[in-house]
Amino acid sequence: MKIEPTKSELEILQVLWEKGPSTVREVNDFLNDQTREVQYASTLKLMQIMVEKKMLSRDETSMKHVYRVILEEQSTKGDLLNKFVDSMYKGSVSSMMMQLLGNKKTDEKELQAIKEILKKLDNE
Amino acid sequence: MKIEPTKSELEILQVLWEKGPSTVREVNDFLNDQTREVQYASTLKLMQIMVEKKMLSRDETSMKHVYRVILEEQSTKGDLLNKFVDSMYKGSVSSMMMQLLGNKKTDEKELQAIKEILKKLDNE
DNA sequence: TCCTAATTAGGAAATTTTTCCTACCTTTGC
DNA sequence: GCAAAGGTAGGAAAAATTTCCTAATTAGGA
Repeated sequence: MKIEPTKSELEILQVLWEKGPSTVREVNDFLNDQTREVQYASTLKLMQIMVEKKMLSRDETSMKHVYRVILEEQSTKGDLLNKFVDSMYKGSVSSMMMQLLGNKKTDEKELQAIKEILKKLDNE
Repeated sequence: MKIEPTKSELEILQVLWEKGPSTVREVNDFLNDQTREVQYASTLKLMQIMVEKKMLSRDETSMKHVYRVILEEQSTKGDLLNKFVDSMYKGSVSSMMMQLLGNKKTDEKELQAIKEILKKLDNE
């Protein structure tokens, strides 16, 4: 069971995960608004392909088809994340953390949140 | 200054980062050994392209050209990581951590290492 | 009803990425 | 010196991804 959404497919998944089941029009508007310029027909086509690939399902009851994600958000993101850590940091999460924190881009609030997470883990 | 190595380019970068300056033969052998089967000519071509793109430099002194990475490992991986966090977790590192730790694939040793890192950050 | 606007479907084409055939050099061993 | 082995270069082709034109269909309003 392998999932490898392409870059564009991932953009669409993100929209659907965030906004829930939507029409092509809604997804396309969102992309143009938040992400990048893209033609309606392109978004449509891509979403049709994604249905074929079983990434999305489609409700054709009304003329405006409503698409929804089949791939579950958590597990899909988790898979992609694991793949990323494996290929970039040989699977070492702590190396990745080093990188992130060294990058100084991570702000104080984030650090606190992370510590909370770790603390919570300890109490289990 | 944008860097977006493709998937295959990234494979080669990883090899060169790990093994240091190498010939095509060395890189190709490594890939076939550790990663996947790939023809010599394919690796060669890709590395030539990467030179054109200024990702690699090449020492042509001897017949066996020696390639080395121009892209610095830390900053390049850092950029890719930031891009990943941004697109997948809206830039929230703590969300990503939640994901990782929830996945409970992360072992105890890793957790300890992460805590060490955080502790060290506090003392600065 | 009839015209207009919105939508889907089906290609086709453009781009990007990847693969590798083949010709030609250079080195090495006999 | 010459053949064999191992390199590089160039181009073509295959594969994967992305884009979008256009025809057909449907819904809605005048």
